[in-house]
This record gives sequence, structure tokens and C-alpha cells, in this order.
Amino acid sequence: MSEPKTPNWIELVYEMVRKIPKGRVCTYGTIADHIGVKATSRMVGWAMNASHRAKPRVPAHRVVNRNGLLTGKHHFETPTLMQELLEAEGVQVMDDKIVDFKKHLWQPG
DNA sequence: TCACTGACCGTGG
DNA sequence: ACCACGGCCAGTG
Repeated sequence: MSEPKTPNWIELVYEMVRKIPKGRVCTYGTIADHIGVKATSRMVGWAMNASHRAKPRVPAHRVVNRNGLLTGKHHFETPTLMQELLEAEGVQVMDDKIVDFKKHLWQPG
């Protein structure tokens, strides 16, 4: 009754993304791997698509694919918002790709 | 109701 | 080195 009907793993994705420190980025696979085998990169991507309904707002701009490419930038309010947010945090982005992606990559633990 | 798609990643040939 | 496929959940047509 008190239990939410929403899948738990989706909530875990939001919490994980919110844990990403400012100026850092994470990949879908890393998040999915840390959440559990029940989630895969695709599930994380799908969850992020619904992240706009999650509250508070999830910093999806800190989540990119394993290539460091801003694959989800088209899903933001504006196609450049993701890059703007990343650059505002000190993350340099070039051609929709994060510069020194590995250097900004953050991993839980 | 059934089937396909989706902000992906890893492995095999 | 490149190309193709499978896997997992939920929502939509």
C-alpha cells in the first residue's frame, strides 16, 4: 500500500545521477552496472527519457554515452542546453563531444 | 492485445 | 580493424 508502484531500479537511476558531482560526468553503462544486473544501458537511457517527470529535476546533462558524446542533447529543452550546462560546470565540449572525457569521468565509489 | 522502439554497451565472427 | 546481434524494462500505436 505504502509501496510505490514504480519500479525501484528507475528511482535508483535518478538517485545515482543526482549523486554525480558538479563538473563530472558518467556513462549509462557505469550507472546500470552499479545499479544491478536488472538494469542495462538501454534501461538507463529510457529512464532518463522519463527523468523530466522525476522531481527534483535530474542532471541528465552529466550523463553521456561511453563515447563521451552528448547523445541525449536532443532530448533537452534545447539541443544546445546540455552543452551549455556542461561548459557552465567547467566541462569543455567540442562538436557535441566531451573533451578529455576520461578526465571528467566519475565513478561511484 | 501484440509488437516495436528507445538518450546503450559488450561480445563474437 | 569493422560489422552484426543480443539483452533488459516500460510506454505507445
